[in-house]
Amino acid sequence: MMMAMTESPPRRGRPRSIEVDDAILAATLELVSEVGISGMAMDELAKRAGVAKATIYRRWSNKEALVIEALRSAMGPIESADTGNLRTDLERYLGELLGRFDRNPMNDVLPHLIEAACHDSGIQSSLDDYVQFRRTPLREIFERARERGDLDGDADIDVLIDLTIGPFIYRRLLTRDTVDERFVARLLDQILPSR
Amino acid sequence: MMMAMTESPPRRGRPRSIEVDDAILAATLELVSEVGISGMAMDELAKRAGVAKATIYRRWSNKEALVIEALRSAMGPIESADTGNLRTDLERYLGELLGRFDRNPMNDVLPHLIEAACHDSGIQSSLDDYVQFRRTPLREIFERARERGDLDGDADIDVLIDLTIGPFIYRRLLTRDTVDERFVARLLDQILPSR
Amino acid sequence: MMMAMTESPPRRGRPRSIEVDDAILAATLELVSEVGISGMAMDELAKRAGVAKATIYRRWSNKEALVIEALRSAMGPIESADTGNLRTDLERYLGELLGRFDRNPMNDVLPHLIEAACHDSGIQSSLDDYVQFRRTPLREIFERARERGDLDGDADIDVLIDLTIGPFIYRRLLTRDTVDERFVARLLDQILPSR
Amino acid sequence: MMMAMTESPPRRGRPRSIEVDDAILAATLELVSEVGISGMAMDELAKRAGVAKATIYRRWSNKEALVIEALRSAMGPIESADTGNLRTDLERYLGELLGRFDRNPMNDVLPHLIEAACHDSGIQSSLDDYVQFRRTPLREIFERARERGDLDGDADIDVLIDLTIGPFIYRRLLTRDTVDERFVARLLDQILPSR
DNA sequence: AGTTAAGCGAGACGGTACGTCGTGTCTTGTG
DNA sequence: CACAAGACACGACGTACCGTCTCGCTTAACT
Repeated sequence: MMMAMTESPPRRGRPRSIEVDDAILAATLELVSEVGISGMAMDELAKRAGVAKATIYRRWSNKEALVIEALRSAMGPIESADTGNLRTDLERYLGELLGRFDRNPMNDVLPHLIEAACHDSGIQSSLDDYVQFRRTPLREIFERARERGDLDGDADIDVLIDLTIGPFIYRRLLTRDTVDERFVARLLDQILPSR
Repeated sequence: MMMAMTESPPRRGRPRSIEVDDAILAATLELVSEVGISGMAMDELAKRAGVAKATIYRRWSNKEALVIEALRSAMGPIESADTGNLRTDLERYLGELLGRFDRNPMNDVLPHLIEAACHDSGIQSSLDDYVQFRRTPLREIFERARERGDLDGDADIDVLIDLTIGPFIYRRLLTRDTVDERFVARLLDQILPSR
Repeated sequence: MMMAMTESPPRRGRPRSIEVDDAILAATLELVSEVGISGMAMDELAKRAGVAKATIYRRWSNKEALVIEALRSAMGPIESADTGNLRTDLERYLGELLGRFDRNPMNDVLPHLIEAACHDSGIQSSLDDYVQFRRTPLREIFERARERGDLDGDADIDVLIDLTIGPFIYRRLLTRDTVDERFVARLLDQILPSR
Repeated sequence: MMMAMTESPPRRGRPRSIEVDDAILAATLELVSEVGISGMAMDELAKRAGVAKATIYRRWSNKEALVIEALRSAMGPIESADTGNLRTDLERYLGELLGRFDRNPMNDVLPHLIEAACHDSGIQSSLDDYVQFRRTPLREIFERARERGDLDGDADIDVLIDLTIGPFIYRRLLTRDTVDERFVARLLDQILPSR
């Protein structure tokens, strides 16, 4: 990684301003959380960010691409801490995920992105990345547990992950029931081997 | 004329045509499945249904309200057949649900509706209705199982339902992994007490 | 064609109500004077008149036909009183015309009718009737004056009429200058032979 | 750089395209003459002009405001040539006015504008401008004649103008009698002092 | 120091859909 | 049949948003 292998394209002319990037992403998160994605107008966004619309489109090819990056920028990776205990690991991970959801306007962002992904394969793959990005720590947790013997050798880890995340998504998007630590506990009670 | 439980509001003026309702709903389903919700233009819809735009807006206040009703009209209830066995009941119900998903353009409809529900409380409650409508048969299945003794008396039925539907939603909307009978089997293997 | 001068069409069923005619015409004049012709909606008119829209269209084939009749009903003929003096005759006639204009919402009715007449020959001929209807008394006045010798034998009566009415129309429709008795006097000073 | 009487407002953003203005005005005249004002649809106009509807509405607040400007753009000023003779001056001016009327789709434009002016004060004042714009040359002609002594010192010039234009308007809009050089001659025979 | 290429704010632009309104016709039930 | 009520087809309206474009200015890096 030494030497800056990220090739330096002969960079001529005025370089892009980083403050501008930040201002746009910040304004995006702000606006999305206020009015939802479809309620967010690019004109309004530009005004809020103190930026020209063309400046936005120079960086992102469209609204969804912008939103998805704003989202990812706001939601860093979640480490899968290894406490040596499957249930504790899951509690930590899900607790952290919960906090992210609560602090971010995920509610109506996800649905919009999902729909956008239907007709735009770029968004499609960004969303796929994001999804995998959330599954990976869980997979690590479950695999560690299997190695430890806390889980059967033939445990269906993919389905376990689905069972862990699925109800979260379902509640956030559809039932809008509370998703809190109490719910995490009830969920794990069902999924994990009783003893 | 006895009973007359549906009071007859003295009905003045030309009554709304039922054919028109049907034509609109049918055209909506057709169009949505072809081009998605956001790709469906109300002008085009009106033309397809052989109906004036004003006639549509006389019945539904906006696009989403229409789509959600079209959806519900297309998706009748799913009976929870009582086979006397929890796993079989669930297999039947989920198998049927699977078929509905496949035959209907649910994929990008749900996300759109979920987002629309964020700023429109009418759509909100319609969606809530729909969600409960899908939960009820599962609740019946689980309660029957509990009475039968196939499930612990203190089983957390709400969470069991979340565990049953959640992964479906998650896969359809986010991972886009296959959702078939094989998956149903793996899911049930995890959820249900081994024996 | 002899006898039965008002032919009686075999008249079956419920006869048309005269109150309805009156209510419609009255409401028309009221509305037109408030919001102008193009601002008058037939739905609103029906509501004001306490009448169904179909009832209006049963009597008049369209909005303009209705308006033109409302107008004519409001503006009876103007007699050309014979005072034995040309100037006095004209003063009387124009004074009366003035009063009619002031009491009626002629201002924006005429322009609308004129335009409507461009694409509807029925309105065209109704308007023609109305125009002639206003010219006739003037023609009588001028012809009497000619017989009396107050006007040259070869006086161009058509143009004299144009000169009498034209400025009225021009001022009402375009300049919106005041049109009062003072103006009538100045007009006649120019048109009539000084002595 | 001396003088610089037209201050340059620091001009930000992309300037409005003059070609667009021209295209819109041209298409407006074309369409109006084909189908009349009320027959002209803004969608069709936009298509003809090769322009977006929003671009039209950025310049004119509504249909009438556009039409009136199209009209003014099409009808340049008429110079009041000074031939040293009142009658000849008037003949020239009216002859020219006649030509303009014939070459332009004035017929149903004026009535529509007059009505529109009733509820829109912007159109009102535009129309006023236009009216004055047509009166000015006549005023000059009559004033020159008065200075020359061809007209009494106390001649009522305002009324003379009304007498000159009024019959034109009246004939075009209401009687639809021919308005040609012959008519101009008869008109002037009546208005002007015989010798 | 001057040149050059790109970034940038502002806002015009083409396109497309939206939801509303107005006209004149049609369809009920009631007199 | 007339009538009130109101649904209906048609078609125009003016607005909103998206993503692109053109201005004139600014900001570095390369001569």
